[in-house]
Amino acid sequence: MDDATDLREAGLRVTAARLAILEAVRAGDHSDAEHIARDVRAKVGHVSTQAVYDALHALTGARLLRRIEPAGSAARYEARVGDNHHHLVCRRCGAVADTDCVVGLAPCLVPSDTHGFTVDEAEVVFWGVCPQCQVGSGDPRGDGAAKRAP
Amino acid sequence: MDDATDLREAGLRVTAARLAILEAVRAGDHSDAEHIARDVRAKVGHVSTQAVYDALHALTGARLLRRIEPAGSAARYEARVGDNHHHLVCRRCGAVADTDCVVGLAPCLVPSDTHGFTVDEAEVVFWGVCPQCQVGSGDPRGDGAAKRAP
DNA sequence: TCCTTTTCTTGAGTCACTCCAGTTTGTGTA
DNA sequence: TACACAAACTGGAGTGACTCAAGAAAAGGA
Repeated sequence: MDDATDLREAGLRVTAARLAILEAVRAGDHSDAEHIARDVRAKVGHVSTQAVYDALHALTGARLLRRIEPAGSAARYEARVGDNHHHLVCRRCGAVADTDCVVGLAPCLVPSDTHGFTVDEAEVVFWGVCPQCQVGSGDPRGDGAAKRAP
Repeated sequence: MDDATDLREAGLRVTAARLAILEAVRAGDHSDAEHIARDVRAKVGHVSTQAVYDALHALTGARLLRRIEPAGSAARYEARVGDNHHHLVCRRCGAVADTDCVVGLAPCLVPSDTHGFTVDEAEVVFWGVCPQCQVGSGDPRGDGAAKRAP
C-alpha cells in the first residue's frame, strides 16, 4: 500500500507532512497529536501543531486514520482502519492495545433497548491494567489514567 | 434512600451544595458539570464552579455518582450506579441514554486477546442518532454534546 | 508556466478542567 | 453549648488540548 496513492484516492494533496504523519501514526502505538507532531518534526523539520491537527482531521475524515478518545486522556490516532476492532486501556499509564472484535461487524453488539436510537456502531473499551503496570505494581507514573506516559 | 445518609455512610460531610448536586444529577439526564452547577445555583444560591467539580469528584469517588465521558464532549454524570449498564450516544446532539447490560456483571465482555491486561470493566458505547434528530434531521440544538458537528 | 485550490503558518481564543492558598463550616468530643 | 480540626468552599491563576482566522506557500490540473 502506498500512502501517496491513498491520499490521492481520498482527494487529498500529497505533502511531506502528511506522509510523515501517516508513517508516524503507523509506527507509534496509538499516539496522541503531540506525540505525532514530535515524530513528524523529527522527520521533516518544522511543522506547526495546527498543521498536524488539520492533517489529522483530514486523514481521519478520509478514513485513512481512526481517532479514539479514551476517557481522561487526549485523542489518540491509529492506522488500523476498515475493520471493527476494540481497545484495551490501562487505568494506570493509559497505554492502549488493540483487540479484535468479538463479533466482527459493526455494530457488533445490539443494545437491549435502543430507546429509538438508530445504532450504527458499538465502541467497546476494556479497562484494566497493562502487563508493565502489573509488574511495577506501584503506580509507575502517579497520574493515573490521565496523560499517558509510555 | 436518603442522600444525607448516603453521604455520611461514604464518609463525606453533608452540605447543601452536595445534596443539591446529587439531586441535580438525578433530575438531569446525564448532565455535564456546567449544567449541574447551574441547577445547583438555582437551588442553593451561589456555589463556585470549583466547589461543584470538587464535590463531583468526591461523589464519584464515593460511588454515589458515575462519570461518563463520550468522545468529543465534556464529562457527564449520572446517579445510576451499582449496576453495569451502557450508553447510547447521539452523534448529532450528543444526547445520552442508558441501556441495560446484556450480561449484568462487569466485565460483561471478554476481549478475544487481552495482551496480558487484567481487564475489570468493559465500557460499551453505542453510537447512533436519537429519535429527535432522526425526525428533525437537522441539528435540534440538544443541550448538547457541545462541539460535535454532524 | 500559470492559476486555482488546498495546505501550512502565526497568533489569538475557548473550553473544561486543575492547582493553590486562604477562609468558612460541619461534626465529633469535651 | 463550646471547641477543635479536618473537610469543604472561595477566588483567582494556570494548563492542556484543541479551534478559529487570515495571510503566505505549495501542489497539481489546464
